[in-house]
Amino acid sequence: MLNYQAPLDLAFQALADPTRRIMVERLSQGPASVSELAQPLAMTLSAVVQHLAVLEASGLVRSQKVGRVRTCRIEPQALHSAERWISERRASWERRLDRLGAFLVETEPTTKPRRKK
Amino acid sequence: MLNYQAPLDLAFQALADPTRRIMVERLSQGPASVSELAQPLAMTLSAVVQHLAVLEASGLVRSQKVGRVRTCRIEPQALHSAERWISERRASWERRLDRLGAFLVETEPTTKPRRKK
DNA sequence: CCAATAGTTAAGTGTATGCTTAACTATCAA
DNA sequence: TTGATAGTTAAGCATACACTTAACTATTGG
Repeated sequence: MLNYQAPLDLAFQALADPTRRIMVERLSQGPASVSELAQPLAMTLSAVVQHLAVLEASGLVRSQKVGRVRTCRIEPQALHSAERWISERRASWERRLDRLGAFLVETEPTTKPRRKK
Repeated sequence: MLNYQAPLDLAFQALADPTRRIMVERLSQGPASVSELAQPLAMTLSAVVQHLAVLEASGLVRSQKVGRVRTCRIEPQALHSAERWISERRASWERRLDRLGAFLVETEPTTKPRRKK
């Protein structure tokens, strides 16, 4: 196992957990406190704080504490990096399919292969 | 921990590992055999086969065996699902920022807040 | 047939992850 | 000042993950 944690590892790792995706989903509607994030989740506040730490380490979420409440918000840039990695791979593959398609059309212009006599 | 593995869990989990991202990257250039996938990786073939199993379980990769070689290819649909989940959250957040911006402009048309006398 | 190639499978190992409980700190409100 | 609120931190535990080695099966070229 590689031990260096590239930004993308952290982002995808963070998104792999359903609880954390729920938290991100909530935050995409607007900022929230830790307790608000915890409210729909069937686990202790402590566990939620730990999930939040993972999200912050990944750069997907940022937070600041004012008085005794910590307000969390989404960091769209990190989301964007992950999104871009995927879309680039997909685009690369789809370009390849296009070239392949073009090649086939060029090689064999008829829809059905002609029967050899 | 939830135990039911939704498709997105599997996809993001699969992408969280740098080795598997290298494999996906390779496959985005075109199909490859297991050995070809293993070639740039500093680990045993056995480990690569296990990574491949994760990728297949996630739906990101599909493979078929002909003779003794297994040919792997990318499954763009699964990539697309992960991509869409991210882009939807990001879009939701960005729409919110836009509305907020519009609200602020509407409320306070001047660039600088006017000093109260 | 036989050796090399390509991959598979099982078992074991160390580390990481997702929780819990419990004890604690800081802020706010009456 | 005191009690409730909001969050933090440490320790412990069970399970999951990323490997390894080793023994194995199937295919193919000579």
